[in-house]
Amino acid sequence: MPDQIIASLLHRLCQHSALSSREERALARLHPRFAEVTRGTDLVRQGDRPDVSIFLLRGMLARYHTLVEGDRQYLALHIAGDLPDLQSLFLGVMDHSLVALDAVQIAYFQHDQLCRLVEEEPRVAMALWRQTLIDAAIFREAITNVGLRKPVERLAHVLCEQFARARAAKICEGESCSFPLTQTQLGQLLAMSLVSVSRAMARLRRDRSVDVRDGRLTVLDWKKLQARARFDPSYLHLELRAARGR
Amino acid sequence: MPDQIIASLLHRLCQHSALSSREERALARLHPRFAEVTRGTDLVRQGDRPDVSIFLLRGMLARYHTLVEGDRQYLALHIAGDLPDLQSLFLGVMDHSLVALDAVQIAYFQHDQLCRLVEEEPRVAMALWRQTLIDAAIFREAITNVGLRKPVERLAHVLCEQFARARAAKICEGESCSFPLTQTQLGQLLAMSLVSVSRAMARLRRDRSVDVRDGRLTVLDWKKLQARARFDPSYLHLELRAARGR
DNA sequence: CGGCACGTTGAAGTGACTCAATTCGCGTGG
DNA sequence: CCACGCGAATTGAGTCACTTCAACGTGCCG
Repeated sequence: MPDQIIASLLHRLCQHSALSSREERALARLHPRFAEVTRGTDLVRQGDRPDVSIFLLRGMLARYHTLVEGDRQYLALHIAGDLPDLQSLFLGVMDHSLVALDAVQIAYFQHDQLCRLVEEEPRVAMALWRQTLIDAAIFREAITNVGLRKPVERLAHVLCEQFARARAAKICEGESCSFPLTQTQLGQLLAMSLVSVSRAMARLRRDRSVDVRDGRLTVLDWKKLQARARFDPSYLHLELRAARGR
Repeated sequence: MPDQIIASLLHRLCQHSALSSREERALARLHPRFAEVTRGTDLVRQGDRPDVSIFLLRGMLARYHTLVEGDRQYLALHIAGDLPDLQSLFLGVMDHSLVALDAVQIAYFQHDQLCRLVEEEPRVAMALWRQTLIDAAIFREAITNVGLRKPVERLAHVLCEQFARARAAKICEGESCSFPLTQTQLGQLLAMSLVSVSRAMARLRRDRSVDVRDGRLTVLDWKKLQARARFDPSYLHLELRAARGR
């Protein structure tokens, strides 16, 4: 199992960063711990000081902020291959929480091991760093999404983003991928009410561009969906994967 | 002048990360290029592939997205000591632009020099990485700000954030700091109309919690402002500075 | 003096929100 | 077996906060 985990991580990092066999071996010296958690479980909470970082093997996680009043804002969605709280390696205190959106499988990497790794293997450090930079680019796009786009466009945009990322992660099945969010959660991600989400969704369905049901997202007409969202995937920096680093 | 620049950079990094004299010397081997640019100048544009990263010495910069329709969304503000496009070191293509909000002084660091530096000096790499992670935390808070908070609260929140950061950067004068944004720009930062900004500002002024005029922000009653914004500075990760890294 | 950028204020319009009722599917338990 | 409760989604109706539109004031600069 640990070998499997390391192989997945290596695969992910190699999509954008070139790593030598020396660095592969260094990765293989890590000792991840495997775990499964159920839908709705908080993996880390705002205010925690984790001593591990999570590598998501299967399922979907979300980061979120909670205000004192209890309102929730989802910040990002994470799929297999992501490292959703890698930043906790260098930022002691969690400024947000991490929750499982369905049944997930994860691996824990000890911070002290990661720290040693990045100190000894600069190329690995650069690969992990790059990963967090892509996360940041996605955060930026989220600001624009809630700030500038209208409800239907906004919904279409996240759906585009998720599908594009799922495809890059090779976890699509044909034209569909897992998407376990309820409309309430979607509302808290997109800063719109449940009712608006429902109507926007109906609109996209009626246009026959996309369908979301039973926890799956199915793209009916990618061109149409992309046009509706004005989705430009460059911020996902997937081209790095093709180019294999700089 | 270059020495001055390196000293500033070192100072900033040392606020959250411990660096030895060896690493100091490595930093000193960099050859920054100095430049001044006027208000409104774009330093980098969406789509560019910069081969330098910017260190902001004086003044204020902003990152922004532009949609095809031309609408603009400001993503982040940057003050002296920030490295507003450090991510371009590892993400080839810029997914956003960078503009000067007033007359600014900057230093350019060549990517190839930075690359060599982070490859040879892991502690420096970690310090720079941490810097980008703090930026990401600020992006996350921006999502919540536009997504969840009401206009007055939202405005109060950015003002709190900017003042707190200015104070940490030691560029306050008493209870005031530079804040050169027009209300139109504030609107594009906060995803609200110019009119709403004006009214929200009037409200805060009337409450005697803060005043913004002539490009300066003056805090009249920090407690009141902070309460209004429900501002919790932990996401700025300033405590790292006190603790000097992990 | 005129033009322009910026900010303020009033008034009108509207899009998204809240509230509410209904349906559907699912699991539990009488 | 069916009744019931619950979570989720849909749909209609009314309200309201923020937007847009517009007029005006102010300060600055050519």
